Amino acid sequence: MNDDIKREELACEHDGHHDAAVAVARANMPDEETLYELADFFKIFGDSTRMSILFAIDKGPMCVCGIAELLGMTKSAVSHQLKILRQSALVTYKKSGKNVYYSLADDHVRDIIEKALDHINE
Amino acid sequence: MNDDIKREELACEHDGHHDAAVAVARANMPDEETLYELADFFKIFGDSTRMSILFAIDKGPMCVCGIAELLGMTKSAVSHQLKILRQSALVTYKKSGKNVYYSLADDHVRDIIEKALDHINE
DNA sequence: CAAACGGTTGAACAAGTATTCAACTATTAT
DNA sequence: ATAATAGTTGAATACTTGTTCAACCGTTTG
Repeated sequence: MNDDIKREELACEHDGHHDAAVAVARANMPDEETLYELADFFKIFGDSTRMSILFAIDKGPMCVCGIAELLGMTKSAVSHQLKILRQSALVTYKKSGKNVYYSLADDHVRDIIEKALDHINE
Repeated sequence: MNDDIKREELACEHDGHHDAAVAVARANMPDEETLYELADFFKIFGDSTRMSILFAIDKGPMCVCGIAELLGMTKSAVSHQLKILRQSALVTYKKSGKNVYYSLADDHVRDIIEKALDHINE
């Protein structure tokens, strides 16, 4: 039966009486939705363009073309990434005439990047 | 000239006297290498499988087949992701007989995930 | 109003990546 | 030694995703 093959693939010999480790780990697992939300959240930071944008607006609001100039990218490319940052509520924006000024949504973003910097610098 | 086209794409009208914002932002930008390191670091967390693995070994060491059973995945798939986690120094491992037990490398990982959870739960 | 600029958007393309599959190593048990 | 199990690995495939390109909207200026 196909199911047998699958079990063989998935499990190991000591399946069932897998010491307490698996049970403990299972009890500690967040629900699947939380797992996906976490991964999706980190995914946002996992791109150097978006990371650059976050630093660009760290010290104050910047318009799209300002960011584009700073990063040496097209407005289109920047706008696409800003859309993702907007949808994740990591940035806010304010229209002013022809320009749209983007800012960091809150200090949470700074905290997380800070922690990551700590890790990178040992 | 091609350069003209590129400038037009990249810059905006008030190029050059772009108020102080761009200058300030530029001074605040980390070097490119740091930017890539940061993005690469977050990229590791940006996958639900790897995130699951990190939670699986959060409460104690687990062998590959234990993780595979817990997550309902093949050992191969888990092993591939563990390799990435190993290369990023987020996990450590210890061989014992036929098994290889993986653990979180340090509390730094827990800190960062904790912060992310805070953000997700508003 | 028309032209120009800042910005956004969808489709297409290119590049990256996670899972599967099959083959392989190493350790343990028969 | 042989068989079986835990784990790793490389190649292939399928999926995701970032950038480009072209067209578009809204605001401002001539």
